[in-house]
Amino acid sequence: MPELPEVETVRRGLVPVLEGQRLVKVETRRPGLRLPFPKDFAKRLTGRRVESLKRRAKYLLAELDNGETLVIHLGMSGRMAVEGSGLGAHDTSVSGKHDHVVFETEAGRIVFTDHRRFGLMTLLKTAALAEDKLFRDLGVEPLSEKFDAAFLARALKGKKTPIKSALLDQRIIAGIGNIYACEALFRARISPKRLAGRLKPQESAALAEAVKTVLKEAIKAGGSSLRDYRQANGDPGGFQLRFKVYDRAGEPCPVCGGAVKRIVQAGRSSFFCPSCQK
DNA sequence: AAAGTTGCCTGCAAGC
DNA sequence: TGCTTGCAGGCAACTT
Repeated sequence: MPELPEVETVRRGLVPVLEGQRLVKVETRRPGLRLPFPKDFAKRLTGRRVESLKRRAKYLLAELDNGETLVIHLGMSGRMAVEGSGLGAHDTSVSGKHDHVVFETEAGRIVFTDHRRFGLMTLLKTAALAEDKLFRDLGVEPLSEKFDAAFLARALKGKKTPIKSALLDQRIIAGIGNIYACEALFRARISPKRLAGRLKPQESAALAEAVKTVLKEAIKAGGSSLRDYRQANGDPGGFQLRFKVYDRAGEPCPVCGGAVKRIVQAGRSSFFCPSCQK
């Protein structure tokens, strides 16, 4: 699913069709996604101008001209695709059966598709966004200046949870998901099983660096090629960025050639190289 | 059959 | 002891 780099890539692709544009038509084709849409959802959006399209963690935020913000989360399989941009070529769900919301501006049409329907769309008062339960507990943006070695060391101090789980904890760092947690740990040569509070200063520094690097690389590549992921223009994401360990159980570690191992932590797969990552 | 997410619920353990 | 907190694990939402 879209983690931070994928959501950021989608955001950039949507800017030309949304930012500064008026929503001339909004259509919902079912009562909601994971949660029901708010009351009069489509009606409240119609006619509004999108002042800006931002991102916080894995959420897209379309700030409207009436003091409200349209909040979109892609869940596991959500896509926001600009129509007529070559989507068909790569589309695996041609039927349109899972096209749940359609946005139309003068600049184009955007279709929200989500076959697993784990996504979320809602409208919130812009001024109260930070206090809303969706956002109030979110941690630091990993690509911001606030996130560095010192921050990470402080945040992990005393934590007895495995470092892999700590990376997935959105209250600490917001936007990392299962894939980039695995990849960052590999780059920092740290085992996912290590207890978060036991990292040495130089290790948490290396990890902070690895998180930034892997996220930036993934954004540069236009997101990763996940099964259901598509950029706003329908492209399947950067082939440039090959995962080093994620989903590669049994394959050779790109550094030492040993077998990549898969374990389950907190119900999620972790992939790592037992000889490189200590 | 497993999946990229989030949140809720349970049960257990530690701390005060 | 009992209350609170934190954490781990399981599950649910749904489709391919």
